[in-house]
Amino acid sequence: MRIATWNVNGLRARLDFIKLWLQARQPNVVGMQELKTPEDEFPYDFFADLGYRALVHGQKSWNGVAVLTNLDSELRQSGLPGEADWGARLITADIDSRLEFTTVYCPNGKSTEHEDYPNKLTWYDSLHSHWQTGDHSHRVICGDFNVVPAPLDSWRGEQADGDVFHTEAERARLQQLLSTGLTDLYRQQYPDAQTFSWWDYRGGAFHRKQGLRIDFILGSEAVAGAVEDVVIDRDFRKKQEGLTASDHAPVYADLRL
DNA sequence: ATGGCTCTCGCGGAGAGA
Repeated sequence: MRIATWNVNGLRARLDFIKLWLQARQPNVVGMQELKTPEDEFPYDFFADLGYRALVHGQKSWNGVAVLTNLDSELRQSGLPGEADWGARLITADIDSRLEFTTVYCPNGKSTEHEDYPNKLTWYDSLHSHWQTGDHSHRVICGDFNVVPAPLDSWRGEQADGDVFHTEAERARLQQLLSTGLTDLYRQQYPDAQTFSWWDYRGGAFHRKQGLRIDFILGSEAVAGAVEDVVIDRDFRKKQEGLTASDHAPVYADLRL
């Protein structure tokens, strides 16, 4: 089974680009974030023509998450309980009774001084609390976590410590989630590699190798033990056939499931 | 030095992203 996460930065503006990627990589399950699309404008038919069913938690203008899959699927959860005011940021699906698949778009926080920052921490606490209610041996939570786990994951290394995305408080929240028995599948596979998943659109950041790794696939023990490989698909951060890429690369993992 | 791109909403330019 090939599973993936991708912050697409505007689904409707990215449709043709997403199609190229789906055809090139042929994933079985994709968690998408930042749809910026209301549910009633979601292009279900576009994905059906490509062989994918979409489970969608959308909203107008901002946020929004969805699961695409070409396997049997059932919606399990739409929205993080208690956090509806902070936007459409979580969706969970059962995939073929083999995998419970959750994708999230964690709040940004903007800066450590901004009022959104403490709310980001609170949102993470709610996510941790919600995650503990589950009882599933095979489960994944993937998405755009908006936290840089370690200096290795930032182009600025330790210089960035303390800035938003790089604070001890944010890293502690991510660790709290991991402590429920989750493994960062990319880091498990490549303990010392520096590969980013996001690059700023401005100033040639991609070509200057100025990025962050903030998009993860986290798996339970049974999933982490079933990993064949994990790829941060940076080719698809580049323009494809004249089409503009998202500022995030897709990340995918192949599982023996 | 200046938020230096890209998206949405909606028709001008502001807000958000990270």
